[in-house]
Amino acid sequence: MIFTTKAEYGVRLLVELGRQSSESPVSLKAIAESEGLPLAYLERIVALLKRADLVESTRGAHGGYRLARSADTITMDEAVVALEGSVAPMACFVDDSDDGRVLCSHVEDGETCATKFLWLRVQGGVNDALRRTTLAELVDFSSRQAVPAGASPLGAALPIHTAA
Amino acid sequence: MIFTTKAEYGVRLLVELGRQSSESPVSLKAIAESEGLPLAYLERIVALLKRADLVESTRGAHGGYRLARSADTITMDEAVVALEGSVAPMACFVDDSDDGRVLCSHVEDGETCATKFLWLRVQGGVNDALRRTTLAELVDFSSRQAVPAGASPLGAALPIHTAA
DNA sequence: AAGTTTTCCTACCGCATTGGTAGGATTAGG
DNA sequence: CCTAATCCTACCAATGCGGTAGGAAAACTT
Repeated sequence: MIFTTKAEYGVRLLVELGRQSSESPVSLKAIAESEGLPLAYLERIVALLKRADLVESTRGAHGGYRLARSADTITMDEAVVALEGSVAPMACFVDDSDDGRVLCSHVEDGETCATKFLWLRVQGGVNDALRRTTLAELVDFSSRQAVPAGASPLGAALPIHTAA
Repeated sequence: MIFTTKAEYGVRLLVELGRQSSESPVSLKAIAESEGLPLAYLERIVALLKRADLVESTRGAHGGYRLARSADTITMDEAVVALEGSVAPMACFVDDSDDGRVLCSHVEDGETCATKFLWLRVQGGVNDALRRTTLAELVDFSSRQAVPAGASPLGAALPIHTAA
């Protein structure tokens, strides 16, 4: 159960675009160099973000990318779905209702097996965490890191472990 | 972001062992046939569960597997770790502190980048969901499914999608 | 009219992992 | 002994992932 680096790069890309959210677009080359990421790969990743309307592009010289909306209206839920496909803890969770055929043995006439019960719960946890995190929050966090005045911003961000 | 079917089979195996939690062990062959799962593959999976001390085995004829502890002391957190390795949303989260070298660019002198901030949050959500689900609960749920009296036990488990 | 900078698109490659099989050891019961 | 079971290892095909290569097409610059 792991996130791909595709998702990592994608989020870093979004954060970087969010930081320099002036009107002028930012070229991938600039981001690739400043972050030390492979440009060609980033191109393919940003294509996913564009397809999901999270990012706009301007072609040609002095072109580049910028956020399609303001950072506080972009949830990480959207970002991860755009980058990795649907956040489904099992392959059969992906919607194949057009087919009508149930590919897995989890569902039998509307019933739910114990495994699916668990997976749904996990999926809920993931989606919840992703949906309540906006890009604006990440951009903000990223900026605060440069100035280490705010002692431990992780404390507020992770009240999950402490609860249990 | 997906669970492997290895994890699915493993959990189904545990549930099945939990249901027939008499003293007599259950053979994999019996489970494989009743669940329609490939026996040879199950053998490899149950080995993971045994290595994690979730399951005990008796060899020879009339042998088989049984839970090493009572089902209400086994959390899905343990099960998934045993089956899939550590639940880490990024490859670099796995503990390689013995090496000393930081394999990813997320950590720089104790600082945390925005990406890791997000991943930690997600990981918290997953771990939380897994840790608060015991095998006993799944076994119980699985038994209740046979008798569809309890209308929708999922309602409590999935208040997430409806919110948005 | 070049030439340059960018986005865009597609194909390819090596590698790791996954789901699954095969074949055989070892242990215990009948 | 034979059989039923756990164990163990090697192997296989398929998939996906991270990454590269080689261009087009679009827009700005000179």
